[in-house]
Amino acid sequence: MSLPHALLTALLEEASSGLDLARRFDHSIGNFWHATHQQIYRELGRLEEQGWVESLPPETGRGRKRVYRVLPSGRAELARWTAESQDPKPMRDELMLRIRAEAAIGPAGVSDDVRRRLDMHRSKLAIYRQVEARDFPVPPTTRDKQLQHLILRAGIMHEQFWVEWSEEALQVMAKPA
Amino acid sequence: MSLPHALLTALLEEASSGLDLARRFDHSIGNFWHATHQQIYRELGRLEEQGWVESLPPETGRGRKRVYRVLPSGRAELARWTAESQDPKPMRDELMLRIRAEAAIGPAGVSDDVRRRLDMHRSKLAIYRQVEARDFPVPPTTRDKQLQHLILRAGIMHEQFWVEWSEEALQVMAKPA
DNA sequence: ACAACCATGTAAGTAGTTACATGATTTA
DNA sequence: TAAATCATGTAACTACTTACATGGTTGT
Repeated sequence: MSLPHALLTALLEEASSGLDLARRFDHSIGNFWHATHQQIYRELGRLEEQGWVESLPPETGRGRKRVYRVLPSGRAELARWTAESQDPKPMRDELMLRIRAEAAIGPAGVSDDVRRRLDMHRSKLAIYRQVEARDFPVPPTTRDKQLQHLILRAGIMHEQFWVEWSEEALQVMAKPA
Repeated sequence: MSLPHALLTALLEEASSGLDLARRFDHSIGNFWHATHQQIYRELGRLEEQGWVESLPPETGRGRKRVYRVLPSGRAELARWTAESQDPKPMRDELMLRIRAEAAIGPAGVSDDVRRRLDMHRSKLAIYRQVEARDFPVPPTTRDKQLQHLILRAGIMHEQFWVEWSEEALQVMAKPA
């Protein structure tokens, strides 16, 4: 159950409406926790039922902006959840399944897709590096900036890993047909 | 929709019962696609309905072993799916959320968990390297061995990535309290 | 007034998880 | 013959996805 706590964090950083949150989940937060606006609206409703957030303005039906703000009990719940230890989930990647399938049934054109993915990982890596150069030109000194940098570092190293693996894979797969 | 195709591949490699498959999903396949026995039994039923696999023996109720085998149409479906191109899913990791939460609300003991994870990633890396030394002492020459090696390489590089990141993270987080 | 967009929502379906149930076979 | 374990399954639930609906605001 991570999405509610992702939302609490985002709302602590800045009180927002559902659509604002959806937009933030499309870039920064969404780089390591994706969510659609449907999920977000539903979850905001639950957070409000729980008494962890309040929504300020209209109450008057649809189409009007509702800004949510975290209440003290929500902050406490977030602290509780953050301190819980959790095991890392094993890698889960369809591409590995497809390669194993190709090993079983013979050539199926997976290497074309590896090439495509290599390009995608390279672009994302370039973007992350730009962000790093812009936001962290020198090593940050405050705790929260250091932590934000760590998260970005994970993204960078993740993309590097896939770029390296894809290059290795292409060398193997791109043998003379 | 990956699990059915993971099962087709596993059954092509070797005709198996549900429990055999569950056991294989606990080590080799499960390293990149986890599944419980409940999922597997349900999915085997669907594969049989579709006419992609057949189950051989008993038909006589519960508690008896049913061995499944892939039919030609199942093999064709697997080939079709394998050739489909698919985008990589972005990283999704609760730990990043918890670090971001800690940046927002102050120290919550996440670094203890990073240390724990570092140990886990190191052990898994050691295991993968043993498997590599055992199964691929020299670069494989047949296509399917090469592909199997590539999958293992992804696992190794994935664990390396997390080990490196965790070490970096601990250096930052383990500052004097 | 109409189009385009902003904002919130409903409905239906799929995938995965957790807890439990039950029949068959082995072994002490 | 009772306990342990093998093997298959049911039921209920949660998270996520996809498609669509509807009201409000802004610009021409």
